[in-house]
Amino acid sequence: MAENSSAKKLKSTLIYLDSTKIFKRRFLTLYNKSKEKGFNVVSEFSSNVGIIVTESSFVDDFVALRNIAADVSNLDFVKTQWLSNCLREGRILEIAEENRVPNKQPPAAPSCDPSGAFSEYECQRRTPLKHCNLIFTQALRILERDAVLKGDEQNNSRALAFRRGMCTIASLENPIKRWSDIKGLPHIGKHIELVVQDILETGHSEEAECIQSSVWFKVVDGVFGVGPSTAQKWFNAGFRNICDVIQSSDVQNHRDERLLYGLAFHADLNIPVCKSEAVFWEDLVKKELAAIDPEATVTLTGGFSSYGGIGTCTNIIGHCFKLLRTDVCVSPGGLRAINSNKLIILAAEFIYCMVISFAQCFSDTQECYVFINDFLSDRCGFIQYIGVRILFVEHCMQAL
DNA sequence: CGGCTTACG
DNA sequence: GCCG
DNA sequence: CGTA
Repeated sequence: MAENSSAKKLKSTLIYLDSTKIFKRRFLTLYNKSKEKGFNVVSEFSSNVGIIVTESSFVDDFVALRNIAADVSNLDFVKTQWLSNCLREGRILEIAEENRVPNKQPPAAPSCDPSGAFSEYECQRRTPLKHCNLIFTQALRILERDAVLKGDEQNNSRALAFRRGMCTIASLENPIKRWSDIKGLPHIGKHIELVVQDILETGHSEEAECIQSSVWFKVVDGVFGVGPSTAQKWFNAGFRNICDVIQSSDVQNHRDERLLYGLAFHADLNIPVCKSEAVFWEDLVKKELAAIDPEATVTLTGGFSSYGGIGTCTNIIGHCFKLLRTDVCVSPGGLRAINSNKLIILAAEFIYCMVISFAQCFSDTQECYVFINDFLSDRCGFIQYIGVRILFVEHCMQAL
């Protein structure tokens, strides 16, 4: 069979593992494991080589970088991902198209204009994490939130419009000094003009402050789990502040687990996650994943430091081959909760290695609560074995 | 004046 | 509320 | 119903 013979031919081909553009430790892992498996791998380039495994993004880059004069057009250029797959399977695999390294850099994709100009597509505008017009967007955020909480379709759409306007303003490179700076930009209309003019003249937005100081807004804003419906209920119930709500034994408030969480940790949740806090978790996740798979990648994402950070989570996304994907969501207050000997993690997809790490991290604490998703329930035995006390969310809330 | 995201729990 |  |  043709497939068999090509597989055999592949198996005997000399594989060159390119050491440039690759972390030393990762290179050694790949190289040594390949040797262990009996793969035909070398670390020096020669004319006998048939497959080149490289981290270079393009064949061009490889040739330029290694200053290789030989004709490489007949060689197979593949990503390290291919070698990883082979190691996982314990044999040399067919080279899939997706494993191949492209020859040349494709023509540059349209991207945002560094000058900050507005282009046809809004997804091409700048979206910096921090911007220099917080004073305006924060005021607009209050109008937006107010509209959301009012709830009806009309207000929902108004909220959308405010959101869009905020995005336009957030994309600006320079602080707004006069109205003409933003006049005519996308999603900047009459109402936003009013707000911006007000702030330019007086330093603050009368409308925003009016909303913010209203009893109804003070009660319902910034509570995780509260939307239009709950806001209306609370308003009708006559609550004056969040304490009233928390103290209330109203059964209504004890149904939705999100709301339970929002009330129990109201204070912590309204302090933004800062960069150092996010990095703390990132390092933890990195450490654990690296132990499982040196090829794992960990990416820190999410809203720490943006918009003043209110209500945003920090997401850490890990990829490795043993576990397809790991998401950890650190909610605001996570690290602070640790310091008070109570671990609080509102987790998305969550895996056992993480839990081990958290357990080590808190081995000196008496109580350690981890909130996890249902789908992990089958790991419950294991988690208890490593000494973390797990309470599922619904039970957690009763315990608090 | 009609339209404005969507998937998930 | 802003756009087409 | 509320979140992202």
